[in-house]
Amino acid sequence: MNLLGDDPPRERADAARNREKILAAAERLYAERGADRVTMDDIARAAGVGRGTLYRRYPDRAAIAVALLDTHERAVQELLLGGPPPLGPGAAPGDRLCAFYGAMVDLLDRHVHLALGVEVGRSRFQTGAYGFWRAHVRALVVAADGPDPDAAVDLLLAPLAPDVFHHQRVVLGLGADRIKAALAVLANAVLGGA
Amino acid sequence: MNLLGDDPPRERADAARNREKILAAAERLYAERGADRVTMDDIARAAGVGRGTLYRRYPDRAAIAVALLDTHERAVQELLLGGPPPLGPGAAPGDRLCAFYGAMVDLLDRHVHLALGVEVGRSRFQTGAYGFWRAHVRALVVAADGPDPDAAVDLLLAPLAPDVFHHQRVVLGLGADRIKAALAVLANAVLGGA
DNA sequence: CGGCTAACTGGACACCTTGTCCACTTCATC
DNA sequence: GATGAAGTGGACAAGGTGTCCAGTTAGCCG
Repeated sequence: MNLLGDDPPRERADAARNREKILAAAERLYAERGADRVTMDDIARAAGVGRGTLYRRYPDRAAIAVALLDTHERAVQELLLGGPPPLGPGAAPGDRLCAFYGAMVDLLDRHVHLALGVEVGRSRFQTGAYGFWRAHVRALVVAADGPDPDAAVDLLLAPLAPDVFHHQRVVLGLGADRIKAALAVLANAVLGGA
Repeated sequence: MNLLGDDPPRERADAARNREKILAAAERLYAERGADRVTMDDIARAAGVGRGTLYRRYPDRAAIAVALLDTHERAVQELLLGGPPPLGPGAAPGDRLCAFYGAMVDLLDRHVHLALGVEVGRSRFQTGAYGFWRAHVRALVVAADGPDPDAAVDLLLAPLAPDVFHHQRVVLGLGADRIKAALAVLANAVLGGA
């Protein structure tokens, strides 16, 4: 969403420097306290910039969290498109969904703070990343000849909602492995033998 | 949560009258605008009471939405416990989960505004209602000999998250029937032949 | 190198919402 | 109808958001 390369006016040096400072400060604050314990003012002060500078680039806290997650999500997205099976192309749909679930649990496990931060303003469905996951899983459902992919895909993505993961992992204290295993059962049940 | 019957000091007449006015006004406002377009002040003014009166009974907006949903949810809960199969006891786990999904979609379809309103303060996992759905679905998983019910149950409940439903129903424009059908496929895949 | 323009910066500002507090009122009981 | 407790309502302070604009700085061009 920010590396499209079609921006003739190059980013100014001071602006780039500040963007780095902002993202670094935000990542630190999000990790230290919870997602909703961080205000725009906190980030601005920690980054050593004014509030106006913050709002120029990021309309709200969610945008900052999205930008931070972007990097990590992109890595997974590339593996989905061109990595080795079963995450990448070449395996059965059920196995690929299973691998996708596993990768997403790993991602969530490392960045729950950020993922929860995305959900402050309005839900995750509007982010570009969700669109990507949606297209991927939809293709898997189609490949497995599952019924009504358009309705099924959001249901299959629902268990990966950050708040669900947070509840299982932190509140209930389940291990990442147990969550992965349970998701694997789900994946195989829906796309495995269908 | 409010009908426990162990309150020796009976509710005073004026308090009861105001509770009615508050709930009526809140339900109307939640329906008119979205869940997050309603402030405590709006409710107080619409109900013709002061802010202090509101906060005496309900610590935040979420509490009001919970109280409103409570009535409707209780009806479903009673059907789950003692109604005719497949919603009530006596049918196969897969069929019961399927019926449960259907009933929940109907509930959400009528009261999305309230369901979304519950999610403002902090997530739905802490409400008593979620505990009930959780216990119910967990029992179904156990009855079907599914693996690791404690991990599976929240995954099976995730597709019923109000924001997921809202996205499917309102944003994507899917019919309730399609959502029910997709959930039925899910239910049968996981608990059907297991 | 010096000036020009547009982008960038930062903090003051006004607005809105929340939640608390307390003097006053109303109810239920005796 | 007097009394005490529960209930009421609005003023208040605190905190966060997003906007705005005067001043600054980077990149470019003559």
